[in-house]
Amino acid sequence: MLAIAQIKNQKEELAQRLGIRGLDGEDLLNQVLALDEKRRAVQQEADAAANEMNVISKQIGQLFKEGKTEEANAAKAKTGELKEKAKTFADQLQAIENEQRELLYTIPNAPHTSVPKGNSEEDNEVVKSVGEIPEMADDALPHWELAKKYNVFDLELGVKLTGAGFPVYRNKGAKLQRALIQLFLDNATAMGYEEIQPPLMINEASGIGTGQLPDKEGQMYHVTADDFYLIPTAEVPITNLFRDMILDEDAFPIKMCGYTPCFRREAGSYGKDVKGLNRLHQFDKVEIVQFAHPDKSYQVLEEMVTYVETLLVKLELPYRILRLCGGDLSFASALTYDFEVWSAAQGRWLEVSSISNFETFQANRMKCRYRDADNKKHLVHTLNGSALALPRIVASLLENHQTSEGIRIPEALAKYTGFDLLN
RNA sequence: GGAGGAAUGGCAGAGUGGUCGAAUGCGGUGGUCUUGAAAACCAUUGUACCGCGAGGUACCGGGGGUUCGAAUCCCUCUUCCUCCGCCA
Repeated sequence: MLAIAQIKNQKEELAQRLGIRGLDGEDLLNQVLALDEKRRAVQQEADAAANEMNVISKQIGQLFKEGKTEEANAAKAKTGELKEKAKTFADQLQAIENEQRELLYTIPNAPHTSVPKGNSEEDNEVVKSVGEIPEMADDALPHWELAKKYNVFDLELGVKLTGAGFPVYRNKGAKLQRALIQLFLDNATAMGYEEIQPPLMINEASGIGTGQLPDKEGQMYHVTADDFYLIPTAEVPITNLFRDMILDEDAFPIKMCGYTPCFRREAGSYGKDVKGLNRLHQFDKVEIVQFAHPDKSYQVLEEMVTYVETLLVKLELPYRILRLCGGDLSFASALTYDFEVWSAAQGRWLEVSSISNFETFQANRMKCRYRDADNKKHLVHTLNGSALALPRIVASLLENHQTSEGIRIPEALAKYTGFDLLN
Protein backbone atom coordinates (compact mmCIF):
# COMPACT_ATOMS: atom_id res chain seq x y z
CA MET A 1 0.00 0.00 0.00
CA LEU A 2 1.21 3.46 -0.83
CA ALA A 3 2.26 5.56 2.17
CA ILE A 4 0.48 8.82 2.94
CA ALA A 5 3.76 10.66 3.34
CA GLN A 6 4.85 9.41 -0.07
CA ILE A 7 1.58 10.52 -1.65
CA LYS A 8 1.91 13.97 -0.13
CA ASN A 9 5.48 14.44 -1.22
CA GLN A 10 5.38 12.97 -4.69
CA LYS A 11 1.79 13.18 -5.80
CA GLU A 12 2.50 14.27 -9.36
CA GLU A 13 5.10 11.58 -9.95
CA LEU A 14 2.96 8.84 -8.40
CA ALA A 15 -0.12 9.92 -10.34
CA GLN A 16 1.84 9.71 -13.55
CA ARG A 17 3.21 6.30 -12.67
CA LEU A 18 -0.26 4.98 -11.78
CA GLY A 19 -1.29 6.18 -15.22
CA ILE A 20 0.93 3.45 -16.67
CA ARG A 21 -1.64 0.98 -15.36
CA GLY A 22 -4.35 2.92 -17.12
CA LEU A 23 -5.63 4.42 -13.87
CA ASP A 24 -6.59 8.00 -13.17
CA GLY A 25 -3.84 8.44 -10.58
CA GLU A 26 -4.50 12.10 -10.08
CA ASP A 27 -8.08 11.41 -9.08
CA LEU A 28 -7.26 8.47 -6.81
CA LEU A 29 -4.54 10.33 -4.97
CA ASN A 30 -6.71 13.41 -4.58
CA GLN A 31 -9.34 11.23 -2.95
CA VAL A 32 -6.73 9.96 -0.50
CA LEU A 33 -5.46 13.42 0.29
CA ALA A 34 -8.97 14.83 0.75
CA LEU A 35 -9.74 12.05 3.21
CA ASP A 36 -6.47 12.71 4.94
CA GLU A 37 -7.29 16.34 5.40
CA LYS A 38 -10.62 15.38 6.88
CA ARG A 39 -8.89 12.88 9.09
CA ARG A 40 -6.51 15.46 10.48
CA ALA A 41 -9.29 17.90 11.24
CA VAL A 42 -11.28 15.23 13.07
CA GLN A 43 -8.22 14.06 14.94
CA GLN A 44 -7.63 17.54 16.25
CA GLU A 45 -11.20 17.67 17.53
CA ALA A 46 -10.96 14.21 18.98
CA ASP A 47 -7.64 14.91 20.68
CA ALA A 48 -8.97 18.13 22.18
CA ALA A 49 -12.09 16.41 23.50
CA ALA A 50 -10.03 13.56 24.97
CA ASN A 51 -7.77 16.11 26.57
CA GLU A 52 -10.74 17.83 28.25
CA MET A 53 -11.81 14.52 29.70
CA ASN A 54 -8.32 13.70 30.90
CA VAL A 55 -7.97 17.08 32.60
CA ILE A 56 -11.27 16.86 34.41
CA SER A 57 -10.66 13.29 35.48
CA LYS A 58 -7.40 14.33 37.03
CA GLN A 59 -9.12 17.16 38.84
CA ILE A 60 -11.74 14.80 40.24
CA GLY A 61 -9.05 12.49 41.44
CA GLN A 62 -7.27 15.38 43.12
CA LEU A 63 -10.47 16.57 44.80
CA PHE A 64 -11.20 13.13 46.20
CA LYS A 65 -7.68 12.94 47.49
CA GLU A 66 -8.13 16.25 49.30
CA GLY A 67 -11.38 15.02 50.77
CA LYS A 68 -13.51 17.54 48.87
CA THR A 69 -16.11 14.95 48.09
CA GLU A 70 -18.91 17.36 47.27
CA GLU A 71 -16.89 19.31 44.74
CA ALA A 72 -15.70 16.06 43.23
CA ASN A 73 -19.20 14.77 42.81
CA ALA A 74 -20.28 18.08 41.31
CA ALA A 75 -17.49 17.80 38.74
CA LYS A 76 -18.45 14.21 38.02
CA ALA A 77 -21.96 15.29 37.18
CA LYS A 78 -20.63 17.50 34.40
CA THR A 79 -18.63 14.79 32.67
CA GLY A 80 -21.51 13.07 30.90
CA GLU A 81 -21.77 15.50 28.04
CA LEU A 82 -17.99 15.75 27.61
CA LYS A 83 -17.70 12.01 27.55
CA GLU A 84 -20.36 11.78 24.91
CA LYS A 85 -18.56 14.35 22.78
CA ALA A 86 -15.19 12.62 23.13
CA LYS A 87 -16.72 9.32 22.14
CA THR A 88 -18.44 10.80 19.11
CA PHE A 89 -15.23 12.29 17.79
CA ALA A 90 -13.28 9.13 18.54
CA ASP A 91 -15.81 7.06 16.58
CA GLN A 92 -15.69 9.53 13.73
CA LEU A 93 -11.92 9.35 13.62
CA GLN A 94 -12.03 5.57 13.58
CA ALA A 95 -14.54 5.59 10.74
CA ILE A 96 -12.44 7.93 8.62
CA GLU A 97 -9.29 5.94 9.29
CA ASN A 98 -11.07 2.79 8.17
CA GLU A 99 -12.36 4.50 5.07
CA GLN A 100 -8.87 5.74 4.26
CA ARG A 101 -7.29 2.35 4.77
CA GLU A 102 -9.88 0.68 2.60
CA LEU A 103 -9.28 3.21 -0.14
CA LEU A 104 -5.54 2.68 0.08
CA TYR A 105 -6.04 -1.08 -0.12
CA THR A 106 -7.69 -0.62 -3.51
CA ILE A 107 -4.80 1.35 -5.02
CA PRO A 108 -2.10 -0.79 -6.64
CA ASN A 109 1.58 0.02 -6.53
CA ALA A 110 2.85 2.76 -8.81
CA PRO A 111 4.75 1.21 -11.72
CA HIS A 112 8.39 2.10 -12.29
CA THR A 113 8.80 4.69 -15.05
CA SER A 114 10.42 2.08 -17.30
CA VAL A 115 7.23 -0.03 -17.32
CA PRO A 116 5.59 0.08 -20.75
CA LYS A 117 1.96 1.09 -21.00
CA GLY A 118 -0.39 -1.59 -22.17
CA ASN A 119 -3.45 -3.64 -21.40
CA SER A 120 -2.49 -7.25 -21.83
CA GLU A 121 0.40 -9.64 -22.27
CA GLU A 122 0.57 -8.58 -25.90
CA ASP A 123 2.12 -5.34 -24.68
CA ASN A 124 4.86 -6.88 -22.57
CA GLU A 125 8.32 -5.91 -23.72
CA VAL A 126 10.73 -8.66 -24.71
CA VAL A 127 13.99 -7.60 -23.08
CA LYS A 128 16.09 -10.54 -24.07
CA SER A 129 15.81 -13.86 -25.82
CA VAL A 130 18.43 -16.55 -25.35
CA GLY A 131 18.96 -19.97 -26.91
CA GLU A 132 17.87 -21.61 -30.12
CA ILE A 133 14.30 -22.73 -30.46
CA PRO A 134 14.77 -26.43 -31.26
CA GLU A 135 13.49 -27.97 -34.49
CA MET A 136 11.25 -30.79 -33.39
CA ALA A 137 10.49 -33.97 -35.25
CA ASP A 138 6.91 -34.35 -36.44
CA ASP A 139 6.24 -37.04 -33.90
CA ALA A 140 7.44 -34.90 -30.99
CA LEU A 141 5.15 -35.37 -28.00
CA PRO A 142 3.74 -32.85 -25.55
CA HIS A 143 4.90 -33.36 -21.97
CA TRP A 144 1.68 -35.00 -20.79
CA GLU A 145 2.15 -37.73 -23.42
CA LEU A 146 5.81 -38.12 -22.51
CA ALA A 147 4.78 -38.38 -18.86
CA LYS A 148 2.59 -41.34 -19.70
CA LYS A 149 5.25 -42.93 -21.83
CA TYR A 150 7.96 -42.71 -19.16
CA ASN A 151 5.80 -42.77 -16.00
CA VAL A 152 6.83 -39.28 -14.90
CA PHE A 153 3.61 -38.07 -13.34
CA ASP A 154 -0.03 -39.08 -13.21
CA LEU A 155 -2.82 -36.51 -13.14
CA GLU A 156 -5.69 -39.00 -12.95
CA LEU A 157 -4.26 -40.49 -9.78
CA GLY A 158 -4.16 -36.99 -8.35
CA VAL A 159 -7.84 -36.59 -9.18
CA LYS A 160 -8.55 -39.78 -7.28
CA LEU A 161 -6.69 -38.56 -4.22
CA THR A 162 -7.65 -34.92 -4.26
CA GLY A 163 -8.92 -33.38 -7.47
CA ALA A 164 -7.79 -31.87 -10.74
CA GLY A 165 -4.50 -30.00 -10.64
CA PHE A 166 -2.83 -32.14 -7.98
CA PRO A 167 -0.29 -34.29 -9.82
CA VAL A 168 1.29 -37.45 -8.51
CA TYR A 169 4.95 -37.65 -9.56
CA ARG A 170 6.35 -41.13 -9.92
CA ASN A 171 9.62 -42.95 -10.18
CA LYS A 172 12.20 -40.89 -12.09
CA GLY A 173 9.66 -38.09 -12.26
CA ALA A 174 9.63 -37.87 -8.48
CA LYS A 175 13.41 -37.98 -8.41
CA LEU A 176 13.53 -35.24 -11.02
CA GLN A 177 11.43 -33.01 -8.74
CA ARG A 178 13.77 -33.61 -5.84
CA ALA A 179 16.82 -33.01 -8.00
CA LEU A 180 15.51 -29.71 -9.34
CA ILE A 181 14.72 -28.45 -5.84
CA GLN A 182 18.17 -29.36 -4.64
CA LEU A 183 19.85 -27.82 -7.67
CA PHE A 184 17.95 -24.58 -7.17
CA LEU A 185 18.59 -24.43 -3.43
CA ASP A 186 22.28 -25.20 -3.78
CA ASN A 187 22.69 -22.47 -6.36
CA ALA A 188 20.78 -19.93 -4.30
CA THR A 189 22.71 -20.60 -1.13
CA ALA A 190 25.94 -20.38 -3.11
CA MET A 191 24.80 -16.87 -4.06
CA GLY A 192 24.45 -15.93 -0.40
CA TYR A 193 20.75 -16.60 0.12
CA GLU A 194 19.91 -18.01 3.55
CA GLU A 195 17.81 -21.13 3.23
CA ILE A 196 14.47 -21.04 5.06
CA GLN A 197 11.91 -23.74 5.68
CA PRO A 198 8.79 -21.79 6.53
CA PRO A 199 5.33 -22.91 7.62
CA LEU A 200 3.06 -23.77 4.71
CA MET A 201 0.09 -22.09 6.33
CA ILE A 202 -0.09 -18.45 7.27
CA ASN A 203 -2.40 -16.28 9.33
CA GLU A 204 -4.39 -13.29 8.17
CA ALA A 205 -1.80 -10.69 9.23
CA SER A 206 0.82 -12.34 7.01
CA GLY A 207 -1.57 -12.39 4.08
CA ILE A 208 -2.19 -8.69 4.50
CA GLY A 209 1.51 -7.97 4.87
CA THR A 210 2.48 -9.15 1.40
CA GLY A 211 -0.75 -8.05 -0.27
CA GLN A 212 -2.67 -11.31 -0.82
CA LEU A 213 -5.36 -10.11 1.56
CA PRO A 214 -7.87 -8.59 1.54
CA ASP A 215 -8.47 -8.52 -2.23
CA LYS A 216 -7.10 -11.84 -3.44
CA GLU A 217 -8.65 -13.96 -0.74
CA GLY A 218 -10.30 -16.20 -3.33
CA GLN A 219 -6.94 -17.27 -4.74
CA MET A 220 -5.81 -18.96 -1.54
CA TYR A 221 -7.05 -22.12 0.11
CA HIS A 222 -8.59 -21.10 3.39
CA VAL A 223 -8.50 -23.49 6.35
CA THR A 224 -11.59 -22.10 8.01
CA ALA A 225 -11.51 -24.20 11.18
CA ASP A 226 -8.35 -22.39 12.26
CA ASP A 227 -8.51 -19.37 9.97
CA PHE A 228 -5.21 -20.17 8.25
CA TYR A 229 -4.37 -19.92 4.57
CA LEU A 230 -2.24 -22.34 2.55
CA ILE A 231 0.62 -20.35 1.11
CA PRO A 232 0.34 -19.49 -2.59
CA THR A 233 4.12 -18.90 -2.64
CA ALA A 234 7.02 -18.93 -0.17
CA GLU A 235 7.15 -15.18 -0.68
CA VAL A 236 4.41 -14.78 1.89
CA PRO A 237 5.97 -16.47 4.94
CA ILE A 238 9.55 -15.48 4.05
CA THR A 239 8.79 -11.80 3.47
CA ASN A 240 6.66 -11.69 6.62
CA LEU A 241 9.65 -12.90 8.62
CA PHE A 242 10.50 -9.21 8.73
CA ARG A 243 7.06 -7.85 9.55
CA ASP A 244 7.13 -5.25 12.35
CA MET A 245 10.90 -5.05 12.30
CA ILE A 246 13.28 -2.13 12.36
CA LEU A 247 16.54 -3.12 10.72
CA ASP A 248 19.95 -1.57 10.96
CA GLU A 249 21.10 0.05 7.76
CA ASP A 250 24.17 -2.17 7.63
CA ALA A 251 21.99 -5.29 7.67
CA PHE A 252 21.55 -4.98 3.90
CA PRO A 253 21.55 -6.90 1.70
CA ILE A 254 19.23 -9.46 3.30
CA LYS A 255 18.85 -12.49 1.08
CA MET A 256 16.59 -15.45 1.82
CA CYS A 257 15.50 -18.43 -0.19
CA GLY A 258 13.21 -21.33 0.41
CA TYR A 259 11.63 -24.32 -1.19
CA THR A 260 7.92 -24.86 -0.56
CA PRO A 261 4.95 -26.39 -2.25
CA CYS A 262 2.57 -23.63 -3.38
CA PHE A 263 -1.20 -23.84 -3.31
CA ARG A 264 -3.41 -21.84 -5.60
CA ARG A 265 -7.10 -22.16 -6.20
CA GLU A 266 -6.82 -20.64 -9.70
CA ALA A 267 -10.54 -20.06 -9.54
CA GLY A 268 -12.04 -19.42 -12.93
CA SER A 269 -9.12 -20.47 -15.08
CA TYR A 270 -10.04 -23.37 -17.29
CA GLY A 271 -9.36 -24.20 -20.91
CA LYS A 272 -6.51 -25.55 -22.92
CA ASP A 273 -3.76 -23.79 -21.01
CA VAL A 274 -4.51 -26.00 -17.98
CA LYS A 275 -3.42 -29.15 -19.79
CA GLY A 276 -0.64 -31.23 -18.25
CA LEU A 277 1.57 -29.28 -15.90
CA ASN A 278 0.71 -25.92 -17.38
CA ARG A 279 -1.47 -24.82 -14.50
CA LEU A 280 -1.83 -26.61 -11.17
CA HIS A 281 -3.36 -26.16 -7.75
CA GLN A 282 -0.26 -27.48 -6.04
CA PHE A 283 3.25 -27.08 -7.33
CA ASP A 284 6.82 -26.84 -6.07
CA LYS A 285 8.89 -23.73 -6.19
CA VAL A 286 12.13 -22.30 -4.87
CA GLU A 287 11.71 -18.64 -4.10
CA ILE A 288 14.35 -15.97 -3.56
CA VAL A 289 13.57 -12.90 -1.46
CA GLN A 290 15.61 -9.78 -0.77
CA PHE A 291 15.22 -6.80 1.51
CA ALA A 292 17.09 -3.87 0.07
CA HIS A 293 18.05 -0.29 0.74
CA PRO A 294 15.81 1.94 -1.43
CA ASP A 295 18.83 3.30 -3.29
CA LYS A 296 19.94 -0.21 -4.23
CA SER A 297 16.75 -2.06 -4.96
CA TYR A 298 16.79 -1.78 -8.75
CA GLN A 299 20.39 -2.91 -8.80
CA VAL A 300 19.28 -5.86 -6.66
CA LEU A 301 16.46 -6.59 -9.10
CA GLU A 302 18.94 -6.82 -11.99
CA GLU A 303 21.15 -9.07 -9.90
CA MET A 304 18.23 -11.41 -9.28
CA VAL A 305 17.39 -11.50 -12.97
CA THR A 306 20.99 -12.35 -13.82
CA TYR A 307 20.95 -15.11 -11.24
CA VAL A 308 17.81 -16.74 -12.61
CA GLU A 309 19.34 -16.68 -16.08
CA THR A 310 22.20 -18.83 -14.86
CA LEU A 311 19.71 -21.50 -13.80
CA LEU A 312 18.06 -21.65 -17.20
CA VAL A 313 21.43 -21.84 -18.89
CA LYS A 314 22.32 -24.81 -16.70
CA LEU A 315 19.08 -26.50 -17.68
CA GLU A 316 19.87 -25.81 -21.35
CA LEU A 317 16.47 -24.34 -22.05
CA PRO A 318 15.75 -21.51 -24.48
CA TYR A 319 14.25 -18.62 -22.57
CA ARG A 320 13.22 -15.03 -22.91
CA ILE A 321 12.83 -12.20 -20.43
CA LEU A 322 9.85 -9.88 -20.49
CA ARG A 323 9.31 -6.57 -18.84
CA LEU A 324 5.63 -6.66 -17.89
CA CYS A 325 3.47 -3.82 -19.10
CA GLY A 326 1.26 -1.77 -16.79
CA GLY A 327 -1.80 -3.87 -17.53
CA ASP A 328 -0.10 -7.18 -16.77
CA LEU A 329 1.75 -6.02 -13.66
CA SER A 330 0.60 -7.55 -10.38
CA PHE A 331 -1.12 -5.39 -7.79
CA ALA A 332 1.83 -4.94 -5.44
CA SER A 333 4.67 -4.74 -7.95
CA ALA A 334 6.44 -1.66 -9.29
CA LEU A 335 8.46 -3.55 -11.88
CA THR A 336 8.32 -7.21 -12.85
CA TYR A 337 10.45 -9.29 -15.16
CA ASP A 338 8.90 -12.55 -16.28
CA PHE A 339 10.97 -15.46 -17.48
CA GLU A 340 9.50 -17.78 -20.06
CA VAL A 341 10.90 -21.02 -21.39
CA TRP A 342 10.08 -22.54 -24.72
CA SER A 343 7.74 -25.47 -24.76
CA ALA A 344 8.79 -27.29 -27.92
CA ALA A 345 5.80 -29.56 -28.47
CA GLN A 346 3.19 -27.01 -27.46
CA GLY A 347 4.96 -24.39 -29.53
CA ARG A 348 4.54 -21.70 -26.92
CA TRP A 349 6.32 -19.87 -24.14
CA LEU A 350 5.65 -20.88 -20.54
CA GLU A 351 6.17 -18.55 -17.60
CA VAL A 352 8.57 -20.07 -15.08
CA SER A 353 9.64 -17.10 -13.03
CA SER A 354 8.46 -13.69 -12.07
CA ILE A 355 10.88 -11.30 -10.40
CA SER A 356 9.53 -8.13 -8.86
CA ASN A 357 10.52 -5.04 -6.98
CA PHE A 358 7.73 -3.99 -4.65
CA GLU A 359 9.60 -0.91 -3.47
CA THR A 360 7.90 0.16 -0.20
CA PHE A 361 4.47 -1.26 -1.06
CA GLN A 362 4.77 -4.42 1.04
CA ALA A 363 7.09 -2.82 3.59
CA ASN A 364 4.48 -0.19 4.36
CA ARG A 365 1.88 -2.85 5.01
CA MET A 366 4.32 -4.89 7.04
CA LYS A 367 5.89 -1.96 8.85
CA CYS A 368 9.34 -3.13 7.88
CA ARG A 369 11.79 -0.26 8.23
CA TYR A 370 15.45 0.46 8.67
CA ARG A 371 17.27 3.06 10.69
CA ASP A 372 19.67 5.30 8.77
CA ALA A 373 22.90 6.87 10.03
CA ASP A 374 20.91 9.79 11.43
CA ASN A 375 18.64 7.41 13.31
CA LYS A 376 15.75 8.22 10.98
CA LYS A 377 13.43 5.40 10.02
CA HIS A 378 12.54 4.60 6.42
CA LEU A 379 10.59 1.83 4.75
CA VAL A 380 12.73 -0.87 3.16
CA HIS A 381 12.28 -2.17 -0.38
CA THR A 382 11.22 -5.78 -0.80
CA LEU A 383 11.90 -7.97 -3.82
CA ASN A 384 11.27 -11.55 -4.71
CA GLY A 385 11.41 -13.97 -7.57
CA SER A 386 10.86 -17.58 -8.48
CA ALA A 387 14.10 -19.43 -8.85
CA LEU A 388 12.40 -21.46 -10.09
CA ALA A 389 8.86 -22.87 -10.29
CA LEU A 390 9.10 -26.54 -11.18
CA PRO A 391 6.14 -27.76 -13.27
CA ARG A 392 6.72 -25.75 -16.42
CA ILE A 393 10.44 -26.37 -16.15
CA VAL A 394 9.64 -30.06 -16.12
CA ALA A 395 7.27 -29.63 -19.05
CA SER A 396 9.93 -27.82 -21.00
CA LEU A 397 12.70 -30.26 -20.08
CA LEU A 398 10.56 -33.18 -21.21
CA GLU A 399 9.54 -31.62 -24.48
CA ASN A 400 12.78 -29.89 -25.49
CA HIS A 401 15.12 -32.69 -24.49
CA GLN A 402 13.07 -35.62 -25.79
CA THR A 403 14.94 -38.16 -27.92
CA SER A 404 13.97 -41.51 -29.33
CA GLU A 405 15.66 -43.17 -26.30
CA GLY A 406 14.14 -40.96 -23.64
CA ILE A 407 14.53 -37.58 -22.06
CA ARG A 408 18.09 -36.25 -21.99
CA ILE A 409 18.92 -34.76 -18.57
CA PRO A 410 21.32 -31.78 -18.79
CA GLU A 411 24.68 -32.35 -17.18
CA ALA A 412 24.22 -29.85 -14.33
CA LEU A 413 21.00 -31.58 -13.37
CA ALA A 414 22.20 -35.14 -13.90
CA LYS A 415 24.57 -34.66 -10.96
CA TYR A 416 21.46 -34.42 -8.81
CA THR A 417 19.19 -36.96 -10.48
CA GLY A 418 21.83 -39.62 -10.66
CA PHE A 419 20.72 -40.46 -14.23
CA ASP A 420 21.24 -38.65 -17.50
CA LEU A 421 18.40 -40.30 -19.38
CA LEU A 422 14.81 -40.40 -18.20
CA ASN A 423 13.23 -43.42 -19.84
C1' G B 1 -8.19 -32.82 24.70
C1' G B 2 -8.36 -31.76 30.54
C1' A B 3 -6.46 -28.70 34.95
C1' G B 4 -3.73 -24.54 36.54
C1' G B 5 -0.40 -20.10 35.74
C1' A B 6 1.29 -16.09 32.81
C1' A B 7 1.69 -12.02 28.83
C1' U B 8 4.54 -4.74 30.88
C1' G B 9 9.67 -0.63 27.02
C1' G B 10 15.81 -3.71 23.07
C1' C B 11 16.22 -7.51 27.33
C1' A B 12 15.27 -8.67 32.57
C1' G B 13 11.69 -7.13 35.93
C1' A B 14 8.42 -3.85 39.59
C1' G B 15 3.76 -1.95 39.50
C1' U B 16 -3.87 -4.57 41.82
C1' G B 17 -8.35 2.05 40.34
C1' G B 18 -6.15 8.63 40.35
C1' U B 19 0.31 13.32 38.33
C1' C B 20 2.12 5.62 35.62
C1' G B 21 4.25 6.41 29.42
C1' A B 22 5.25 3.38 33.51
C1' A B 23 10.32 2.15 39.29
C1' U B 24 14.90 -0.49 39.10
C1' G B 25 18.82 -3.28 36.67
C1' C B 26 21.19 -4.56 32.05
C1' G B 27 21.93 -2.92 27.16
C1' G B 28 22.29 1.52 23.57
C1' U B 29 23.86 6.72 22.72
C1' G B 30 26.52 11.33 24.26
C1' G B 31 29.94 13.25 27.78
C1' U B 32 33.69 13.60 32.10
C1' C B 33 38.16 11.19 33.51
C1' U B 34 42.44 8.57 30.59
C1' U B 35 48.33 8.56 26.24
C1' G B 36 44.47 4.92 24.67
C1' A B 37 41.03 1.47 26.51
C1' A B 38 38.41 -0.60 30.57
C1' A B 39 36.19 0.70 35.10
C1' A B 40 33.74 4.61 37.52
C1' C B 41 30.68 8.87 37.30
C1' C B 42 27.05 12.34 34.79
C1' A B 43 23.35 12.89 31.15
C1' U B 44 20.25 10.76 27.66
C1' U B 45 17.52 6.65 25.58
C1' G B 46 9.93 3.40 23.25
C1' U B 47 6.39 3.71 18.92
C1' A B 48 2.72 6.16 16.02
C1' C B 49 -0.45 10.24 14.87
C1' C B 50 -1.91 15.67 15.23
C1' G B 51 0.28 20.64 15.77
C1' C B 52 4.63 26.19 12.91
C1' G B 53 5.43 25.76 18.02
C1' A B 54 4.10 25.33 23.07
C1' G B 55 2.08 21.08 23.43
C1' G B 56 -1.74 17.25 22.69
C1' U B 57 -3.68 12.13 21.66
C1' A B 58 -3.16 6.84 21.52
C1' C B 59 -0.45 2.44 22.84
C1' C B 60 1.41 -2.14 29.19
C1' G B 61 -0.53 -9.53 23.97
C1' G B 62 -5.53 -8.43 20.46
C1' G B 63 -10.71 -6.93 20.77
C1' G B 64 -14.83 -5.35 23.81
C1' G B 65 -16.87 -3.57 28.60
C1' U B 66 -17.29 -1.16 33.76
C1' U B 67 -15.72 3.81 35.72
C1' C B 68 -15.32 10.86 36.11
C1' G B 69 -10.61 8.01 35.69
C1' A B 70 -7.91 1.28 33.82
C1' A B 71 -1.24 -1.52 33.07
C1' U B 72 -4.42 -2.45 37.47
C1' C B 73 -11.53 -4.65 37.65
C1' C B 74 -14.95 -7.72 34.13
C1' C B 75 -15.84 -10.49 29.32
C1' U B 76 -13.61 -12.63 25.08
C1' C B 77 -9.78 -14.17 21.71
C1' U B 78 -4.64 -15.35 20.89
C1' U B 79 0.05 -16.91 22.51
C1' C B 80 3.48 -18.95 26.07
C1' C B 81 4.70 -21.95 30.58
C1' U B 82 3.64 -26.22 34.17
C1' C B 83 1.05 -30.87 35.03
C1' C B 84 -2.13 -34.95 32.94
C1' G B 85 -3.78 -37.54 28.47
C1' C B 86 -2.76 -38.68 23.30
C1' C B 87 0.85 -38.87 19.44
C1' A B 88 5.06 -38.47 14.47
